Amino acid sequence: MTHKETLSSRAEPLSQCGSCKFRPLCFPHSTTQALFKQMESILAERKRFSRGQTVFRAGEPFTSFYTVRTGVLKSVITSEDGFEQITRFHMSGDILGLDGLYKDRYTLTAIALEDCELCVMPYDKLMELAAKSPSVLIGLIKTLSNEIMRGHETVLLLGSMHANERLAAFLLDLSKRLEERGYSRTEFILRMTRAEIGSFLGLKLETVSRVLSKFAEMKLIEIHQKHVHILDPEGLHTVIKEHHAAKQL
Amino acid sequence: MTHKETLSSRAEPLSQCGSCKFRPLCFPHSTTQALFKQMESILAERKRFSRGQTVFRAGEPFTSFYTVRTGVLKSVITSEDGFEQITRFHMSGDILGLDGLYKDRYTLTAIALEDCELCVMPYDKLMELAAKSPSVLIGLIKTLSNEIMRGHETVLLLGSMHANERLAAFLLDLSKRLEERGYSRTEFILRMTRAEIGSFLGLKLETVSRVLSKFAEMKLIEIHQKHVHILDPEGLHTVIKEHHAAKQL
DNA sequence: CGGATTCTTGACCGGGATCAATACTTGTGG
DNA sequence: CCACAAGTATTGATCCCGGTCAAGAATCCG
Repeated sequence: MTHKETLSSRAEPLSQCGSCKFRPLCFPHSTTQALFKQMESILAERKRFSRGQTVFRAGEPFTSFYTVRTGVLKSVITSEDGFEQITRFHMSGDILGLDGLYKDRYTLTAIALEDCELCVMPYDKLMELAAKSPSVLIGLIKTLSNEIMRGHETVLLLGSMHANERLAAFLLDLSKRLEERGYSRTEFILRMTRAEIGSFLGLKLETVSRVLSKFAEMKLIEIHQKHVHILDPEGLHTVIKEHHAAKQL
Repeated sequence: MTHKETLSSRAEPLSQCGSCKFRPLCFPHSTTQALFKQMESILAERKRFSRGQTVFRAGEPFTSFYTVRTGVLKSVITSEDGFEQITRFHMSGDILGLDGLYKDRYTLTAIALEDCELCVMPYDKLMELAAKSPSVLIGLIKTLSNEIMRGHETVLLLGSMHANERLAAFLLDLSKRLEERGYSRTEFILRMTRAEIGSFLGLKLETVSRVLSKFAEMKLIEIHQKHVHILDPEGLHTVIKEHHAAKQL
């Protein structure tokens, strides 16, 4: 019995990144077969988190990156005085914990919004591998650089857009990311509450609700609770551009 | 004459990072002597930029990082529809161009706010060196991770703070960074206009001006044009905390 | 099924944007 | 070196978007 369990838990780590449909998202810059094999070997284990569970907490020692296999999560930043804000929603293929490198401690808290499965990528193992094949490091560097870019986009959103523009951008971004992952880009379920959307967009939950209702009136979307149907993506794009254009003058 | 020029331009590259007082800011994670020597050798040249000049433009091929020796610069993001926002002000020791790695193109535009001197750090040379000493890559990775963290702070600022809190945070951040660089933390010159501060903070220039005047009335600061004198740093901290605390309820 | 959470909608208010007029600075050419 | 133009800053008056407070409806979940 014990023997069997040991075997199966050993078998697990040698997992199937090769058949993982999120592989190109996990390692977009690791192109060679040999490298895949190596990466596979360091993905020690998978972990399941149920709704509301914390993957890691800000301040905890940084040990691993996590890549999302299934489910949606949020990253939360907490200011000195205890105020919380969501900085990002994560879905399959996203890598969590990139912020932990600098201080060897996580600076964000990652929480599952629904039942999730994550791959654990221990940092020390990754560095061992990196010592042998520098392309692993290059891949990591590109991933970090990408994260910096995404941050800039968020800054632009929060710094220059009004409530309806923010929500239009949010819906379109969500739509795009779902499509990239093989889901419908027009119909989907929101995994987060209005309050969480508001936290991410720098708005109050009432405003989120109101704007979504307005979009529904305008026939841009249909929305019932968490079920979203995007009727007019072009219209949503227009919402963003119109007002920005007005600002140019 | 030509000979002499060649000599001097060759001598220049072997520059004095060793005596550069911003060394610990440039390479905070490169601790060994040997490594400094190597880093020194790849800092090919210095470039001067006068006020308003562009260091690199979004979309241009990424070739080099730039580290600031003297002067202040801004990084600007441009949305698809041409709207511009400042994402960061840079001063001595800061590294520019970190966003360029992912797509091998700069995604921001860097512009000098006053006459500046920058060190050019060619990416290919850095990678050659990195192949030999992995600690260079580690240093780069930590720098990237740090940039991600700073981005999160900006997101928190834009997503959760009101005008007066933003300006208090802005002044305190500036004060801190100047002190780290050996300047006075209470008296300094703003190198950017009100409009630029507003762009960075997601506010209009009139609001920036009004809040600064209010701070002066409250005896938190003295301000005449671009000359700032911080009278009550604690008071500025209180401005931030008070309102955040109110939000908690 | 019942309590808790989440969502919607309304009424009101206030912070920051907008529009506008004036003052101050900086730089440039006569 | 002064004068004028262009850029920058201050301040006031007004408006509107989004926050706040509140009540009720829908949904989730044990």
